[in-house]
Amino acid sequence: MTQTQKPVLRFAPSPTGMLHIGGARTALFNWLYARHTGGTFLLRIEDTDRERSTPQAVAAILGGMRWMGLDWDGPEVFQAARAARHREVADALLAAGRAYRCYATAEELSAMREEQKKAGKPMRYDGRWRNRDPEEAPPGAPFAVRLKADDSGETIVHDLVLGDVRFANDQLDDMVLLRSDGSPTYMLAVVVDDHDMDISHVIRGADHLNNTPRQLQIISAMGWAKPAYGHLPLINGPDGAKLSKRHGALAVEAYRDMGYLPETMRNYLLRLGWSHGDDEIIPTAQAIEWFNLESIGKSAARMDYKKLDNLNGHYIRATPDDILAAEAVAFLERENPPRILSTTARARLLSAMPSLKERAKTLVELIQGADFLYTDGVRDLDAAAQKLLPPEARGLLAAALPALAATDWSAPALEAAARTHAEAHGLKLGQVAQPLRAALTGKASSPPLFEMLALLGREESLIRLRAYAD
RNA sequence: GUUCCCAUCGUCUAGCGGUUAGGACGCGGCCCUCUCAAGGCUGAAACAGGGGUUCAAUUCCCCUUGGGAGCACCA
Repeated sequence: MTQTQKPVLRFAPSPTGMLHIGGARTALFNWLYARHTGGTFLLRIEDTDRERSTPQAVAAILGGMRWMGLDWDGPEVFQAARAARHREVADALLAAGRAYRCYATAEELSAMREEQKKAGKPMRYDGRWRNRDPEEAPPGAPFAVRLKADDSGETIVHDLVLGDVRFANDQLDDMVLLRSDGSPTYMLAVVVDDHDMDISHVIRGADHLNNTPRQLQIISAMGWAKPAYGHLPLINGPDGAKLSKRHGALAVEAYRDMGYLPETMRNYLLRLGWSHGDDEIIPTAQAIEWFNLESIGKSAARMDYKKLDNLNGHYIRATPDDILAAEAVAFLERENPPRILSTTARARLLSAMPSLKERAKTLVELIQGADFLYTDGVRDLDAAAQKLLPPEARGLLAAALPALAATDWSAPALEAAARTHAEAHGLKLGQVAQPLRAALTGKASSPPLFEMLALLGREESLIRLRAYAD
């Protein structure tokens, strides 16, 4: 086949659900390899299952890809639109004697499987129409087209990540190419499309490994060139079991809503199954430079949210303040009902960002910890803050107020005043600072207190502090 | 059941015959400190089991065990 010098990769999800973490990683690896080699990355929507494919799912997949920052080259290909070409190939196979018509009915086939199962035999098509004279066909009856697969020898998959995997041909049955309604099956469609799209590398989930020898047989029946295959180990949930809705089989956009950054997701997913020595923090630009197929691991991995959090914290800290502030604002505006921030609130958020981002693992956490900056007035105390403001503490707070009020209300001056006041009364700074923090922010922990006092300004700060001083 | 894949700390992993088995997350301790983080130092923590091959196996081979995936006129 016309083997272009540059690799051509593809991501081929079926639009029957969201783009989840496993699909996202498959897409990422394909994308990275294409970008690393200067090749092409195509997107093909495998919607041959008309019953289960939905436009919503297509939109969700495209949206997920965009959010992940995985851009594809050229327009996306819809597989169902190519059905005529798939049928053409099936007809060619039929004409060449490499496929045949099978008149077995669905009931007949399920009865066959029942029997095989009962007899403890492997369940596969028994080839009942393989060598039968077409003359015997019930006239006008619907038929499926099956591949006349090799029934001896073996098919070897030279897998890029797993190495050579051998399958004995006598255990591969004659799969359906065209359903009795004339529609092509996935098995036929992938092969034809990969060929027509000039795909050089098929990098997909390991759940497809067992399909590969069958696809290889179609390819050889057509006399086409084989693409290189690489099967990625699957991702399991935190408990080692299959990914489920509960833990990880979430749409990638759910990760956005949980406050993770796309860069975090790319780095995390990359490290799930691929490594470069001891390196952990691998920004995308570096990943493109380093990515290779040889370093893909063979074993399945599990999701680890703790590590995801840690990585996200890293990338949050590495993100410029103005971008982060804009993200935070966008997040708040996406709330229901949307929270629209005043100019003052935005300015505060931006000024406090260096301190805020230092202590947030997710955007959600960042926003929650900053509410005292974008809402005004006396605070409601959370449980921990209440503990910091028993009557004695309120007395201390009241006693400290005049000293603070007398300063020029800058962070250094406020801190100096608080220290002097504490020393004069034989108190530690913390004993004075904690009640102040609780009254000012409503929380027991916050960015540096004196910075926050300065940021909120004298008037707003005193309103909050006086409310808990007596 | 059957076919195929996988197997190093709890988790993600480095290792590609000879290492005090390394790193990261998480966990414990210490330092820093107005809180929480961040940061620094530090501790505990792994080669699933059994046979081979070899002067030497975490590393190569086989078996067992344990996980996982496929076995549709789904993709």
